Amino acid sequence: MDLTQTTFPEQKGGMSKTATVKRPRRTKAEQRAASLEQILDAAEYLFSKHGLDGVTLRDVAERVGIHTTLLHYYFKDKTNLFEEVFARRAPVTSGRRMVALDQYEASCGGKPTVEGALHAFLDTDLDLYYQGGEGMMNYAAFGARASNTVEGAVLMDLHFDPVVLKLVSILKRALPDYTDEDIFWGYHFVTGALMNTLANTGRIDRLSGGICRSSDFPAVKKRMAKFMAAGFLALKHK
Amino acid sequence: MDLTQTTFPEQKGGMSKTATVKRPRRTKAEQRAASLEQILDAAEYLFSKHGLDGVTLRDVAERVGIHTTLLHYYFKDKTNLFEEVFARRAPVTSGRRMVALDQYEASCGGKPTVEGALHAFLDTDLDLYYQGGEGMMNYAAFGARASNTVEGAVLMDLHFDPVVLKLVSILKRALPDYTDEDIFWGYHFVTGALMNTLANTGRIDRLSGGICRSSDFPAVKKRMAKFMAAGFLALKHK
DNA sequence: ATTATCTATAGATCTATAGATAATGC
DNA sequence: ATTATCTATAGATCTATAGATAATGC
Repeated sequence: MDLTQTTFPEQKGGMSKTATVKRPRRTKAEQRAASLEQILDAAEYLFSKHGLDGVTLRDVAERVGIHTTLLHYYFKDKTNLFEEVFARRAPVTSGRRMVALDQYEASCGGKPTVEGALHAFLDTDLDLYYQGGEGMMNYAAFGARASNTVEGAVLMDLHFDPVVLKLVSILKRALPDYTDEDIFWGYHFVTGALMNTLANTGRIDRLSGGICRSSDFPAVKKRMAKFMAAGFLALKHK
Repeated sequence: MDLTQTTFPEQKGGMSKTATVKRPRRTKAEQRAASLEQILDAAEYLFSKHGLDGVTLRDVAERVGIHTTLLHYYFKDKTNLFEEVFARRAPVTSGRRMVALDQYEASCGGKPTVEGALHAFLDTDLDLYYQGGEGMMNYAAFGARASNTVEGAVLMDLHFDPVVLKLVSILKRALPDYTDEDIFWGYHFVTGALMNTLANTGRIDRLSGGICRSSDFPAVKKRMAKFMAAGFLALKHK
């Protein structure tokens, strides 16, 4: 089966019958890229719903429409596939937030505020997921699910420590009389609330009787930076 | 094998050799209770580390020192075992917080505050886990891990909606001009931060270079209600 | 007489590898 | 000539059930 057929449907019926020279097929590099993308998409979706151990390689293969053994051709094993799903989009979210934090730092006239830093950090990410389509929403849930596990937390270290430490450094400048301990615990609260949002489980929908919706990231964005900034400020010691 | 032997070691060498009447063995009810407890303890530990699908019934049986098939005698299937682990301690945490909220309501002179309600809700729970020994800490991580999954969120609905709605009702009285939407989103942030704490993954330890420790619930207790209360107050509309 | 525990086992599934075939590359 | 994909299959596990044995109950 040629995976590119399903990936690029415009090729299906688009060729003129009178053409003497057939349109060239995908190069191997293109085929490889397309297959990898489809596999990662399917794995991302399934892992986000069921976790590493709740998904079999057969599940992934069936969703893509390939044989299970092809997964071993592209990935060492299931854990490696999971790590690659994590790694694929991590630079996107990390990079965008890093840029937003840099821009905020450059524009704040040397006087960063907690709320300003959190807007850059949080709003950027919430927008990315919400506006990035289904794949990004799946990645959000995938990462959130992983974040509450020990192995997932280690992947968080690997991919997100730089952005988070960048945020922390700005928070320290905004709160010069704070201890590092207070700032790290504050971040701990922020990321917990963020992960609970990204997990998108539907709980707040039912709890609130439909007033809130788990997938309503704009509603979270409207409140979160303000809420968390006030929390930080309340930790001030006498 | 008599499971009660390992559960109650005081019986092992405690009998006088001159006794003519042997000390009676455990009753069946006691044996059943002891076996159930050991199975639930082992399952709770393993599920907290690896999740529902990351644990096999053999893993649980081996940890207890029984045959896998005995698990089917006590539990319908693995999912049922998982649910029973969830259900065993849910009334403890729910009940204690309900009492704390009732007491706070009775003692606040009709003028509840957000911070007061959150202290009752959060501090009670953090104390319960931290002071409740290894089993309670395992349950905390077990529940937190479940909370970021769709199936786990449904169990949360089942067991914790009443306490949470009680908290929400007090918050509404403390914030009479707030919309329900703001209050529910505020709760959403609170529970995310709490779950991130209970998950106890070790991430904040590494991120902070050892300044904070994941298992330091007292440090969280010292900051959390104050932090979150200020967050709620910052959501006030003009 | 009833309940707790174990033995034996069926049937399904899962991961991973070896090696064949089909497509592109040059 | 190389790379992408598939066929065939080994070996290990896993869940669940039927039925036997051992312990308590009365």
